[in-house]
Amino acid sequence: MSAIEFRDHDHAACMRSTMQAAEAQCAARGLRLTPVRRRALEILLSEHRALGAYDLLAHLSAEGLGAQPPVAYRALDFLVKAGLAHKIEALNAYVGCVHPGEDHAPAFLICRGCRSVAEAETSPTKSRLGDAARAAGFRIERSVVEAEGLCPACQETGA
Amino acid sequence: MSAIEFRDHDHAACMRSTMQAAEAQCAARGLRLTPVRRRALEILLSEHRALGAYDLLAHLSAEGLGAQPPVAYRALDFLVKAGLAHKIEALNAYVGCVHPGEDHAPAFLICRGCRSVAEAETSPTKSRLGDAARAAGFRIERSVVEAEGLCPACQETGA
DNA sequence: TGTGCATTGATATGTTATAACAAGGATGCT
DNA sequence: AGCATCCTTGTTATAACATATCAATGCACA
Ligand SMILES: [Zn+2]
Ligand SMILES: [Zn+2]
Ligand SMILES: [Zn+2]
Ligand SMILES: [Zn+2]
Repeated sequence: MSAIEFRDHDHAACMRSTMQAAEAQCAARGLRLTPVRRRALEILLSEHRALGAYDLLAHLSAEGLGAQPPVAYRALDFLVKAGLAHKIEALNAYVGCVHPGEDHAPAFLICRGCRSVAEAETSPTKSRLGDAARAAGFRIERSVVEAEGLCPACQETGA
Repeated sequence: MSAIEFRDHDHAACMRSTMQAAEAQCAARGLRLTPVRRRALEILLSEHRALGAYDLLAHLSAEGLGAQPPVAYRALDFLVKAGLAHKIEALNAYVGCVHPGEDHAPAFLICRGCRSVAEAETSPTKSRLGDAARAAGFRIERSVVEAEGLCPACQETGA
């Protein structure tokens, strides 16, 4: 059941169902998935990889959807706030969420070989860091959990 | 015993002992803690706060230790690789390590009010993310664990 | 139909980080 | 001491990531 991102799968179906879930989310919450935003999400989802804002912008501008940085950043802002995409802090890059809507505290496995990203779950309060926070009287609002390394495919090729 | 960074403490002594440990580390491992690097570490340690590379550069250049970005980035590179400082990915900023030498996988509590940072321990392999990695055949090389929120002091003032 | 608000277009700028190459200085060997 | 080597620093330039600002457009709802 885990880390579909690193496994062979019917990605066309994967994308279709994710986009459907995203649209459902937006409809349910009164958010407007405009053409630029929709296309940005599709681009982010087209591979399970992290994409820089300017990479996204290049795709968008090639399709006539805007050529200036704010176009990309605004779309990314919307998607991240809506929970349809995530920012990978360790890469300053962005990835489409594979299960939008489900309210989740994501954790990521990031391959340094191919930049593929798999999304897992984390539970900030139950972790060791959560214990430290409680002991220190620190109130956690957001957590970043990212692991860099090599995915199965890149372990074989790169060793 | 935990999160000295958020508590009142004799910080002068705190710094002295940390710098001593850092020097011992460098001596033991044949690393050269040159004047720029030493001063950079002192600056990072002077408060338990994350400092941007350009903030550090401003301090250094005010003291005549170099005025161009590479000066700061090279010092930071050295300190991070030597385990004497850590990068806070969520802030693109850097913080001095409070227990240099001890080989550790750090996790951070980051106050969004005052940018204070407390260092805790994490155990990548034993976490839920570690389970996900094993299940996916992913080999973790480095982990980023950061929690943003409010420290005790900022909870009182800011609410 | 008009008012307000979210979205987009466009220009400019701010912030973070690295490439590339020349010069200086420590270390170790003969 | 002379020399080679390697690490470190100086300097210029540029790349990569991100936001401020203001004008224009379009949709939503009274
Ligand atoms: Zn897929
Ligand atoms: Zn997600
Ligand atoms: Zn201290
Ligand atoms: Zn604080």
